Amino acid sequence: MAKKTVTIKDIARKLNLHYTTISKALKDHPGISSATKTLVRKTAADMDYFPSAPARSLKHRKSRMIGVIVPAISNDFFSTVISGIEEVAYREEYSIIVSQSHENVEREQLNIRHLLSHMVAGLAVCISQTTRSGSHFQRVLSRGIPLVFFDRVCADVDAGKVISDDLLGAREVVEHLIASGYRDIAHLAGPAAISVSDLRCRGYLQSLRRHGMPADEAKIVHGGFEEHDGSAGFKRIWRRKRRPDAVFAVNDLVAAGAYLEIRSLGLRIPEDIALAGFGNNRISSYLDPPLTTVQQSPIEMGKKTAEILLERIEGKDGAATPRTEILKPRLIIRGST
Amino acid sequence: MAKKTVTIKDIARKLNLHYTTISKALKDHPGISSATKTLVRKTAADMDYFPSAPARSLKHRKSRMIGVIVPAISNDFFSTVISGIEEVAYREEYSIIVSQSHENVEREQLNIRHLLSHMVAGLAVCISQTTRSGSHFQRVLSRGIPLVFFDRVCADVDAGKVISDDLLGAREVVEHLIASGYRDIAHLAGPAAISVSDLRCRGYLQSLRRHGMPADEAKIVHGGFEEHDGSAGFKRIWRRKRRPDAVFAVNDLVAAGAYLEIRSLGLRIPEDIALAGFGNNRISSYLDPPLTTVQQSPIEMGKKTAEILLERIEGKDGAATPRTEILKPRLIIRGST
DNA sequence: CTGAAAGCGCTAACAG
DNA sequence: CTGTTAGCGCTTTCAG
Repeated sequence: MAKKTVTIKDIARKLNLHYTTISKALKDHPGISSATKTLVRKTAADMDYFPSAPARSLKHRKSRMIGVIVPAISNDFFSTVISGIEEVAYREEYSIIVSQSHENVEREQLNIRHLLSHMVAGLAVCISQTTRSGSHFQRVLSRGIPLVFFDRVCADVDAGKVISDDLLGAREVVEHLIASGYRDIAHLAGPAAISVSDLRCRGYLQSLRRHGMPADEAKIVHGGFEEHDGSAGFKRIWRRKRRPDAVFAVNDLVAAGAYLEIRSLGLRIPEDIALAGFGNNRISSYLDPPLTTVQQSPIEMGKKTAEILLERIEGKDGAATPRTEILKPRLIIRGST
Repeated sequence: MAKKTVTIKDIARKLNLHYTTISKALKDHPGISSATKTLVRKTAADMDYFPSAPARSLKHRKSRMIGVIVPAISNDFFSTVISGIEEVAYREEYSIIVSQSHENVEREQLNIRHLLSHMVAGLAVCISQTTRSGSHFQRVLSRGIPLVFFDRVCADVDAGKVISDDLLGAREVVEHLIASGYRDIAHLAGPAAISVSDLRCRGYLQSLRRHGMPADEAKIVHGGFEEHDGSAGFKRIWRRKRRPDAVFAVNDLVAAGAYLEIRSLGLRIPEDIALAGFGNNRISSYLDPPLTTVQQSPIEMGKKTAEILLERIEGKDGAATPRTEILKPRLIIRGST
């Protein structure tokens, strides 16, 4: 058993041709009679031949795989981005090899090593929360491997970037809250060191200032991106002397955590406290009232990431300055505000 | 620029040794002085050497990658399973290469070809809804590549299998509904050809029969696995002359779709209609009242899948009959019933 | 138009 | 203990 894989040599033997001729015929090399070309192609198909990717990778010093690193594959947003990347990669006959950093720089660095050892043609990365320096990414670039960040980017690395307009999205939410008459808006912020949460926080502050409202750290609670951060964060906010009349959370999961806490305190939304999130996660439409939030485009983000990456891999962009693509967010107003 | 990757030859040159000596030293081959071993290892680390995966794959005719095929990466359940697979694979120094079938057999077959061309060491697959025959999987096995199905399995293929006890889970839900006094329980079923939905449907029917309740197709509406299937399905059910007092949906997403429809009809849960799902998706706890459902263990499923696969890859199971692992589900009773 | 030779980076069997 | 040789499957350059 364990049927041998068929190689160009097997085809050559069968056809009494040299195996290099087969190689050329299969890739439509000029200087092979079209008669043999068709013959070879037919036989190859009959024998269920497919080329060995490792052999090609070894020869070219580059595989047709693109490496993807995310903090966690099971995260809704990231898995959707990955799906978009796969979609485009598949179309261009690339495969994706996926790894997770678990928000840990050391693991991120190891992932990079593994991916480089596989000779990936390019790298799509969403950095971990603990990533401070971009030196491990510089090393990737200095090896000539194209790199594109998505969602969370490394500011000091000169790579491609695909992000949502988080600043704008946050401003739109907060403008909407202000327009709706809320006057004391708190913010459940994410980690200050992450581009995404930093921008959302800055958008929040900008909008407050623009309307002459006090914009200070007293109204901000920093936490993570998870549900429990929302519950814990809201608890802290509600304990303060001066309670807000609205809360803007860094994402929908955090908002959902706050929602649970608000419910268990017996408060009404939006009468006692308005609530807004970010990301338009599926749960946001199931809260009662449904959550005002900002629509992101994870699929688009994945596709754009792959497209930019493949452009650079195939060298079609003339080694231009790495592109930065900013996806427009869309405010979704629902009952929670 | 584009720094060259360092190979064992580079190390050899630097140390005035033959490159095969380097190879042996690095893999702790007996018959190399421990002095050179340490020297080589140190130099390798200094030069930031890492082995070329394609070269090793070519030599061994087998890579350290495992191929994963799912219907859709962005699906909550699947992405969590993948995360579990990655977790175990990472521990054993394997990488995963992920592709999606989009519920399409042809694409599934193509994915398999691509993965085989990459010389994956093993394959973890959740089959598509349109997969009827398992011949493309037989071809994988006949090449000696270990294969493990998870969640949705191909009955006629003699591969490893990791599934939830869907029959039991469905029975527990329905028993619970009956015990709670519901007497006319409808079922929003999934595709009849898929093992998962078939088993849940059979569990449902078994429980009805066991309690002397009429168990017939009249109470079943077949659909897909998505939210809109739930809305559409519930609409059809509610149009019938005899309306049920409870609905059991094939999964939480379908239940959520039904939930929306129920709400828009102004019905109360569970007074007018009880609702139960399957899977313990995050949304289930946010419905109001929260959804009674069945806890599955996608992470566990992924880990087990990878473990069985790696056992077979490393040949530790003595080529025993492929294992089937059945994960116990757990009933979660909440306000919707 | 087809064949021959070399080499990508690594491993394994065999010599020295 | 270290070196030599050969070859994994494929592409590329150069001969025939």
